[in-house]
Amino acid sequence: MPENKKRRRGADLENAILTAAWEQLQEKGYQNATIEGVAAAAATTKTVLYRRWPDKAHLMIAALIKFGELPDYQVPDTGSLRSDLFALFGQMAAFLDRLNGETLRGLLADRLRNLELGELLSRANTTDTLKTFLRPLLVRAADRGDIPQREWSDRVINLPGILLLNEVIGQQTLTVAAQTEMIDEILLPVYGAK
Amino acid sequence: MPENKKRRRGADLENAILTAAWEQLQEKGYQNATIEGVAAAAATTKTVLYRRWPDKAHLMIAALIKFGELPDYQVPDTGSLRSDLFALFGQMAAFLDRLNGETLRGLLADRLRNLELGELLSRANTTDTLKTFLRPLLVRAADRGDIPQREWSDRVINLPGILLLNEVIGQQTLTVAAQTEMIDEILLPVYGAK
DNA sequence: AAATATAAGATACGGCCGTATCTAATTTAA
DNA sequence: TTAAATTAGATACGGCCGTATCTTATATTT
Repeated sequence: MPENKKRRRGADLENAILTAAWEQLQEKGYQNATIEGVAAAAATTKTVLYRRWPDKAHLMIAALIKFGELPDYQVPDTGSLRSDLFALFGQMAAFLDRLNGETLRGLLADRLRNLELGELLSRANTTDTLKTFLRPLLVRAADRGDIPQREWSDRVINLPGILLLNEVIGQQTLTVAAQTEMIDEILLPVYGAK
Repeated sequence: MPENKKRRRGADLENAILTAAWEQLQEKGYQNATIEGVAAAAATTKTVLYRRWPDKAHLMIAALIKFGELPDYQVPDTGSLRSDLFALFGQMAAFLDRLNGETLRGLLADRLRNLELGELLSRANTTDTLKTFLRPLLVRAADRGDIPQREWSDRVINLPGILLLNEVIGQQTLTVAAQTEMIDEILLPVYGAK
């Protein structure tokens, strides 16, 4: 048999690494996955990984983007702002469920350490994805007369994401009761629902 | 001169360590401070520290509690809910300012990793301290007729803390403009101010 | 096809973590 | 005052991080 001296390169190699990273993430969780472990699983070495990603967070986010089935929210139009928000939260909850909780915490922790990482994360993250289509949702509600029409500040647009994230981090879970409270006691009043 | 063979023990030693920890925290910041560094600065060894605190976060929080001049909020009574909230935010901002930002992020990151650490942190932390006296503040506002009287859920009570934390983490700072937005666009509507 | 450039793979390093083990100083109990 | 129990201090370990260096396979250029 021919001794295998083939070297993978470029995209080939990168795919193998990301696949390994994704597997490690599933098997061991974020905290226990190591760069060296991923390298070994991909039958290569650290050096190669560090040439591509600066640290675990970036590597794992890359894997997450490739294999994580990031949410592709359907902007709900259910007839009322309240039920739209419920639909939205439901979708976000489903996404976060798939994310193991531990992984989410690990990523956020690393995000806090670095801070620069923030933007990168946000692509995979609910918080900012959210706002691109929360605004139309509010516009619709205003057109319908559910709430007054006005300019919504970024802070107010991001509020659902903040609440959600806070909930998932603090508690391990996102119950319907919690969603209800967030919507009825906070979001609807803020958006000016009567 | 007598060769110093004295060994510090118990509280004595512990004070020396916490003092060193506090100094290291100031000098290097949370991330760059190391357990071994603190041990060296206190002229002892890791082993001794690990007997007392399970990790850097616990050690630093202990130092913080001892030397950090944790906030002793004066419940403000300025005549209106809005100005009370401003006074409150001002106090919290002052506290957070002293905390270097970097330290806060480091601690929160570690908190996310562990999670159990949460309660411990909360003693030093604004978020929960907050709620013990936000409630009376709201009651006063209700008595005054600023807002309707009702039962306020924990979630709603913690909201200022969440907003604040989020702001400090995401941005590096807490501007007056941000405070104003949080109060006028979120908190006052949530509490039902007309 | 040969020369050159690029990037993979192997290895080693210093830094810090958290743990384990051993010794000797200091307390406390007898 | 002596014996026993604590616990400080010293050292060493394996694990992982992130970096640097070197060699060698593969692409690219000429």
